[in-house]
Amino acid sequence: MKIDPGSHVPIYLQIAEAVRAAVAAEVYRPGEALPSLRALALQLQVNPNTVQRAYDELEREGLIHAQRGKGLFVSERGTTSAQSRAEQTAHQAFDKAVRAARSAGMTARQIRTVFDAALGDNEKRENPS
Amino acid sequence: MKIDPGSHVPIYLQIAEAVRAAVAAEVYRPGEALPSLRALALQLQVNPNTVQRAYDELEREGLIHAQRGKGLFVSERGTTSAQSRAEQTAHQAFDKAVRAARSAGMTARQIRTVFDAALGDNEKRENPS
DNA sequence: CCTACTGCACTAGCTCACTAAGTCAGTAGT
DNA sequence: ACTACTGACTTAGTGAGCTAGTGCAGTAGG
Repeated sequence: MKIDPGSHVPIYLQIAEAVRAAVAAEVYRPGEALPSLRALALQLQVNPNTVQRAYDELEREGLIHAQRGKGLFVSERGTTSAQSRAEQTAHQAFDKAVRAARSAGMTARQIRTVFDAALGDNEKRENPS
Repeated sequence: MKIDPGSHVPIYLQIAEAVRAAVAAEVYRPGEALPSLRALALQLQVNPNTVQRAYDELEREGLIHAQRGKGLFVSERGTTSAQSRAEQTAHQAFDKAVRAARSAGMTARQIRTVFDAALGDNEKRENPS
């Protein structure tokens, strides 16, 4: 897990995102324990409170749950929650993008063209003639 | 022109966006004078500095140019600049959305479905069978 | 018990974005 | 010249967000 202290993105959000991705990728599975606040804080060279804030975020999302004195554990539906949440984020991002394009006076056809261009960078397949 | 002081979006950005839209819609045409700092500040009930910051933003984008003692004027290429800038913003928004979807592990087909759903709210036409 | 771990809560400080007040400088009509 | 407008600049205050320091409370093993 890597953190960029020079980024404009707050540390706790970077941590939350990294853990979320790890849960989605099943690096940590439901029921398993996550690194403790202090352990992760030591590893990342940040304050334990910063790590806790990241974990708070994930707990609010239902990905993990904390047990005082014992540790932090991935929730039963943690893996699927992480994945569906990521999809929801993507959905919101598209909503925002469409609104931006609409306010620019672009037609649906033009918007579709821009979308295709954005998607094209990674596509290369999936569209057999 | 309307400003929402309760919004989490800074006032100066709201003003900049409103003026940008007005220029793109040719409410103000190239060569025409824009409302003065103090006039617009009085109308919107904000500090002239806040309006100036908005105008600074637009000047940096090349939409308008200021003449000390005379006023602010829409640049020659102001209209097209405003439009192309809006398109560029839309493009960046789609890039970001696609990256978010990719990091969620979504396939190109799934991404396309989400995009169609986001676009669908305003479409209703333009796709004659 | 006692020790060493765990998460939790309270507080403080620090930075930075935003907004505002006031002043300086250029333009133009009278 | 004078006056009334224009934008440009300096400075200051305010508030929110982020991070860290410190101590408390629960758990478990020796």
